[in-house]
This record gives sequence, C-alpha cells and structure tokens, in this order.
Amino acid sequence: MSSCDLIQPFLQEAKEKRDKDVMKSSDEIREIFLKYFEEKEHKRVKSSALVPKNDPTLLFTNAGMNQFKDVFLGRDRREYSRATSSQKCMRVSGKHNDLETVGRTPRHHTFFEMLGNFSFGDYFKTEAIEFAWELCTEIYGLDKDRLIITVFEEDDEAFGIWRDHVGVSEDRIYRCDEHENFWSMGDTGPCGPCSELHYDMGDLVGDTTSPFGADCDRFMEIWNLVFMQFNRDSSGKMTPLPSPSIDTGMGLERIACVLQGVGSNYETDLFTPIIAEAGRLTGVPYGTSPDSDTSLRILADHCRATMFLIDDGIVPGNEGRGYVLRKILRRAIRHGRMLGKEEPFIYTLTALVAELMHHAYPELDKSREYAAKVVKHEEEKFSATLSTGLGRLEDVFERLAGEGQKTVPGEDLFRLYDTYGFPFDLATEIAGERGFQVDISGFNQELEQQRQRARASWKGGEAHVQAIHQKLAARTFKTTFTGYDEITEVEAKVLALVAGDEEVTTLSEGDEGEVILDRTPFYSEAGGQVADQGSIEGQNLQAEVLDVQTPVGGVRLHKIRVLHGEISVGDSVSCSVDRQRRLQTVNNHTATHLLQAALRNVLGEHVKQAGSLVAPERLRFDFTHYKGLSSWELHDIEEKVNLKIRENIKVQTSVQDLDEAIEAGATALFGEKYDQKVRVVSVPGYSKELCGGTHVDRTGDIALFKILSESSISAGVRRVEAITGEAAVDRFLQDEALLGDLSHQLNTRRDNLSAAVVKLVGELKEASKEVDRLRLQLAQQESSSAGSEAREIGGIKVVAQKVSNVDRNALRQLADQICNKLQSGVVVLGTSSDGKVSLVVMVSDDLKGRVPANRLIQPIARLVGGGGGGKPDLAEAGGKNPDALDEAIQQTYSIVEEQLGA
RNA sequence: GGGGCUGUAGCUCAGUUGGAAGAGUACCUGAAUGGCAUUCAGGGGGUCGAGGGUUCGAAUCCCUUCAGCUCCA
Repeated sequence: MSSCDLIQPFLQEAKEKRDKDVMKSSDEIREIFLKYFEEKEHKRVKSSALVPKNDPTLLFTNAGMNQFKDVFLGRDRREYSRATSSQKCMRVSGKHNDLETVGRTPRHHTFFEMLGNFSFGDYFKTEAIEFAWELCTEIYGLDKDRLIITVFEEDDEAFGIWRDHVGVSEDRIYRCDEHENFWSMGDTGPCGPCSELHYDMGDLVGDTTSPFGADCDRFMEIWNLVFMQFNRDSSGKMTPLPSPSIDTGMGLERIACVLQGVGSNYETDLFTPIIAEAGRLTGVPYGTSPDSDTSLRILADHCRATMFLIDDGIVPGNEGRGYVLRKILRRAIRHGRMLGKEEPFIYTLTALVAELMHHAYPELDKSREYAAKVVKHEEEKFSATLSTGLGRLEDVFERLAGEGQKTVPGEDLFRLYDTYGFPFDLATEIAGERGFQVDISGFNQELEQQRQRARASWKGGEAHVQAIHQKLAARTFKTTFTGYDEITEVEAKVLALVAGDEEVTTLSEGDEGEVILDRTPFYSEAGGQVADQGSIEGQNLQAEVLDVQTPVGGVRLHKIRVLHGEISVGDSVSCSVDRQRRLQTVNNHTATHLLQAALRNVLGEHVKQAGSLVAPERLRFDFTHYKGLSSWELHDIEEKVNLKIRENIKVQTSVQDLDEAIEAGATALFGEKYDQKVRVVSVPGYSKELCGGTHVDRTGDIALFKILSESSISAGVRRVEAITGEAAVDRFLQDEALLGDLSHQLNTRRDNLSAAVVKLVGELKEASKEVDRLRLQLAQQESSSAGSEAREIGGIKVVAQKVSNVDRNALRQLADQICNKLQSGVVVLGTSSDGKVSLVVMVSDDLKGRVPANRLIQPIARLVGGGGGGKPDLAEAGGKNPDALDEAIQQTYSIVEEQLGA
C-alpha cells in the first residue's frame, strides 16, 4: 500500500518534524492527527462539551462518537460524510468507571482526549485500516515491528485487509472474541466488529517477555477501529446496514506516551508540568515514594478533569454531574492532604491546566479565574466537612472507650461516611492512631446495601421516541419555516396526518391529531421558546393549532383539533399564527438575549446559560453563578437591559457558517448541537447568539423589562424570571396603585413610606409590650383586691383564683409572683377568653414532691372540658367550657385535699 | 432516581413523654480595670426555614414543601 499522493507535502513536512523531534509535543500530536484526516477530506469538528446534549443515558461524553450518535442512528444528517475530532471525554461513572484505578496504573484517567475519524456511510473497512496504518507508521513513524493487530474472530474481511492489503504478517494479527472485539451502542441498534492496534511497550515498562493477551502493561491498545456493519433488533437478529459506517478512537494520552518514549501516560507533557507544580506546592517532589507518586498522579488527573468540567458549566454540587465533580475535587484535596498540604492549593493547579491546554481549547482562558474561585471555595468547604466529621469521630471514640470496645463498628464508620462525608480511609487512619481497630467488612456491607437500594429504584432510560414518529422520519419530509417574516395566511399543503399511533388520511370534526405540512409559519418548541398556537383553515376546514413539536429531526408536527369540516392528506390549507401571543413571545425572547448579555456584563464571563423558557407570559433564564445576586446587581442588570431597549436598536439576523459565527464571538449554548450553517441573532454592539428563535424588529418593541424573582435551582445555578412589554407595564401600574394605596393608608408621602413603616412596626412592638405590662399589673391588682389570702389545706397554703384580661404568658408570670410571695404553697390560676379556658398550676419547690402540679391540674382541667399536663413545679391546661371555670376554681381546694390524703 | 443528616438570636450551637424559647460569643448601656480573648452589672436582639394537620397547648408528633450538607446510582 502506498497511495498518499494527496498528502505528499504534508507527509514530507511530518517527516521533517519527526526528524527534528518537534512532533513530540501533545499539541503537535493532536494537530497532526486532525490535519492528517483533513487531508483525507474529513471535516474537522470541534469537541463537543463534556455534558451530552439530548442524551439522558449518558452522564458525561465518554467517546468521540457521542456527538455523532444521531447521525449513526439515521436520525440526523450532516453536510459532510467524513469527520475527525479530538473529543473531551470523562470516564467516571457507568460502564466505564476508572475512578478507583486512576493514578494507580499508567493508563487510566477520568478526563482524557479521544482522537477519532468517522465515516457516515462513506468509506468502510479498507480505508479505515489504511488510514490508521499510514498515520501510525508513515506519519507518526511508529516501529511496525512493535504493532500488533486484533480483529473480531469471525471478521475474515478485516483479517484479509490487514494481511493482504496492508501486509502485516499473520502471526501479528490476533482474532479476539465478542467480549473484546465486538462493539454495540446498546442492546439494539448499530453494532459491528472492531479492529485494534496495540503497541508493544516492551523495554519502556520493563517487560519484554509477557505474551500478547496477558494481563500486563506490555501491550497497550492505542487505537480502536469500529466497523458499524449491522443493525441488531430486539430479538437479537442482525441485518446488514445499507451504508456501513466507521467510528474510531485513539487516546491522545496513550499515543503521546508512545511517541514521547515514556512508560506511563503520566510521564507525557500532558501531565509532567502539573505533577511538577503539585510536587513543588506540596513540598513532595515526584519520585519521593510510590505512595506519594500515586497521590501526585491522582492530583494531576483530577485537576485536569476539574478544570474541563467547570469550563463546561458544571459546578460542584450534591447530585448528578455536579456531584461527580465534587467527588473528584475532594479526592484531589484528600490526596493533597496526604502529601501534607492542608491549605487550599488545587485552584492554582487548575489554572495551570488552563494555561497548558489553551492552545487546543482557547475557551479555557475565559473560565480560568472563575474555576479558581469555585475550586478554592470547594477546598474551604471540604475543610469544614472534615472538621465536623472529626468531632463526630471523637464522640464515637469516647462512647467506645466508655463501653470498653476496641473496634469501631462498620455502622458508625458508614454513618460518618454516608451522612457526613468523612472519608473512610481517613477515619481508619485516625482510629489506628488512637489504638482502635475498624470493622472494614461491616462498612462494606453497609455500602453494598446502600448500592442495592439505589439500583433497585433506578428507573432511568432513554427518552422514548414514538415508533410512528421514527417511521415518519425515515420518509424525510421537508417543512419550510416561513414564520420569521410571514405569520398569517400562509398557504401550505398537507403532507401527512397522524392520529394516536397511526398514520391516517383524514381527520374529521372533533378529532385531535398531528399534521405535517410542506410550509408553515408555526414555530416549533425549541431553544426554550414555546411553540406558536393559531389556526389552520381550508375550503371545508377550521382547525386550531394547539402545539408544535419536532420529536425527531425533520418531523415538524402540528398538534391540531378539527373544529369544523375535515382535513385530508394533499389538501391545500391556510395557516395563521396567533399574532398577540407571538408578539409577546418575541418580546421575551429578545429580552432573554439582552438579559444574558447584561448578566455576563455585570457578573462576569463565567455566566453560562443552563436552560431557559420563553413563553408569552414571561421568560425564565437559568445560568451558572456561584452565589445569589444582590439587589444592587439585579438593579444594575435591569437598568442595562432597559437602556438597550430605549436605544431602540435594530435586531439583525443572518445565516453563517458555524465556525465563523463562533469565531466572531457568538454565544453558543454549551452542549448544544448545531448544523454547519447557523442562524445568528444579534443586537449590534451588545449581544450575539446562535439562535433559531423569533425576535423583535427593534429592541424598543420590548418597551419595558422587569425582573420578578431571582432564586437558586441547584448548587451553582441561579434562575431569573422576568416580564416584558404589556405584562411589565401592567405590573408597573399595579405597583403604582399599591404604593398609592399604602401612602394613603399611612398618610405619608411615598418617599417616606419605608421610614413610616419602620416607625410603625417599632411603635407597635412597644405598644404591645406596654399592653402586656399593663395587663399583668391589672391582674395583680385584681388578685390582691380579691383578697388573695391563701387557704391552708393540710398545712399547705393554697391560692385558687380566676383572673381576667390576661394571656397565658401573663397568667404564668402572675402565678410566679404569687408563688414567690407565698414562699411555700400551691397556686392555681384560671382565665377565659374566646370561649376557651387557660389554667396554670404552680407549686413551690419544697412541695412539688407531695402535690405535683402536673397531677393536680388534670382533674381541674377535666372540669372545664379539657386536659393538660406539665412538670411537677409548673403545669398548664386548657379547656373549652368557660362557664365551669368558677366551679373548677372552687373545687381546687378539695382536689388538693384529696391528693394529699391519697 | 434512591437513602441519611441539618435548618432555633448577627455567629456557633443546646433544648428530655409535647407544657416558661436558652447558652456561649458578638452588640448596646453603666461601673471597675489597664497589656493581648480584661472583669462585673444591666439591656436590646427570635414568623424556632415555610405551609398545613393532630392537641386545651407544637421548636418538639404527623403530612407537604423550600434550602443546605452528605452518600449511592
């Protein structure tokens, strides 16, 4: 094989670089890969974000093909059939969970970059294999004698290509089983055999004798070529795909390891600067001991992951992706501590990561400072978690010492870990220092139980796309959207009709169903903007449009209800959007863009959209920010948005090439997939966003912008809700009326309202205190004028009285005073108000053993139709029968007598 | 998605079968003292996260909800 005419100059250049040793930097290795496939007519595609879009089955992007998944599945089409990318990936949960092994092996990472080339029904096995071989041997200059090939055991075709076409000798081609060399996306869908390139590390890892296939570090898989050849249905039957595809993946860290001639990925230039800096900061340089080296490797890995996750809009939190980030960060902090560094320092390492990687990922520059802030905050918070955990651990030690135990039960350790986030290994270490054993198996048992609980309740899965919609998608309808300019009386033709789960030819009066048109003014719900509503009319038809959705690419479904007549496939109809509703929505949409610009302006460049809703009534915008907004900031934001509205700027829209638009600074939603041609909406001089939504003509149309609320929706994500136009004006008028009413009620000028309320509240407080005081005084007078002399019952002074105009608090205070005056005795007071009775019984300390208040009060309370209780020195009760109060008070003496006698 | 924990004065937190909302610290006032967390006396400060229920009575029990922490997926 030879044909590399196309890339002769490129090949020449590569060879020269190799000879001069400049090809060895990872930046260069990545660039060469992408450049090579560009030379082979591949479209260079930017890495998608670590947060997969529209794929609930994935927590993180974990392979280069993720962003092309819908293309492979035939749900989406691109303008190119060959692509290449360097994809950011995370393998930290689910099927590929490498977290525990990171840093302990030379190869595993949480974050890594996957180089890949893809064919969407274009070339297949022969070219894929040729490309891989040529790039490895001719361009990267790998030693052919160190390369080992594997193919799927039944894939004679691939075996043949390697042996006959490429010329690899048979003894270097291994056939592997389904487990190793057969790939599938899920239980159903595209699948096929793979072929892998392995590199013999040999002397680099000090192992030149292990056979291929042994569990060792000698042979490293560097490239996996997946041949998407079949479609597997739910019964397991495989049918050949009409246009087979290619998906390949080569870990950048691994090929760098090979090309830089080192034994471990951690010794490549992707890691060494971070490890060196971590060593400097902790004072434990690399090479000090195996344990400290492991910690340094973990630190380096986790710092990379942290920086990239934060850049993609993730904030440490307590669930989902945020939790994974927190876990990674805390592991890093923990290893920093193991190296003796307790003060925050990880945040300087993440900044270093941003600096090292900014050639390939220039966006990191923008989030470097923000990431440092977030990481430092997390480092400080973890310290707090550790110290409360430490306190709890001390309590456990104390308890065990009291019980004479020598082993910390697994239950305690698990509780500390599960509830308070105290690391198990740290607890073990401290226990050891205090001379305690730990029950490891007990701990693991608890952990396993928790895992099972969580798994048992896991219901998640892929979002369900109705079969009928899938079927329609295959027919590739084309619906032209006229709704940017033309929204009423748009002539269209009915292409298809759906009722329930079936395709139909006609919908009649009273029916609800879905219709696909060739042209439509109706906006389909997307990008947060809700769908248009309106009407469809025809010769013998009147129907209302309730909703418009696009469940699968290319299928724009109008959900309608037929009011009169009927609609059939092939009919010509006239479509009109509800104009009022649309205008309000449009106001809110453009305002959302202004809001986002203002947020970045006021809060900083780290603000990233995390969701939005644009409805006719209001708009909602979620974004990443680490703390609540002050009223000053909110005010500032409102002011800036309103200023732009008053400037009455002409809103411009244009269709541009994606890369050009991004280059020109357009804000793209992270994780969103865009076509190659994108629509850019800009408010010149202020905002520029990729957006398919509908917008106002001039910003002045919005009239007024008012924020209604600002709140938190999850850790690190804030939500702002706002209104515009008519709704905002209405709101303003309502507020006006309210203020007018208030100043009238308080009889003061409106600029004095606040002061007046403060004064009023203060006075009210004073007054109610005064009332309490006076009531008590009154009650005192009443009780003394009623001749409160105590009766002697069995040598005990007893006072029983009814008082008026006191609340329960005063009743208690009064009883307290009388009791003090008696020095030794029993006081029973009762009062009634609002048809209810309150009773208090107080007994001096010396008597509470003989006549406990809580026992005495019960029979008295029964007399007034209630119950009560309390402590021996003080009891309270209530009742519902005020008429019986006098009688109950009188009965007190005999009840005391009874209880003394008993 | 499933567990566990927390929410009480500006801050750190007590609060027992449901029965008087507390301590330390900070703050204010007064007096004494004068060397590194000065002492003493007095005082202000609370929708006990929110809403509902049970009860004569709820910080406490039940339900709902919000926020934070933490583990598992």
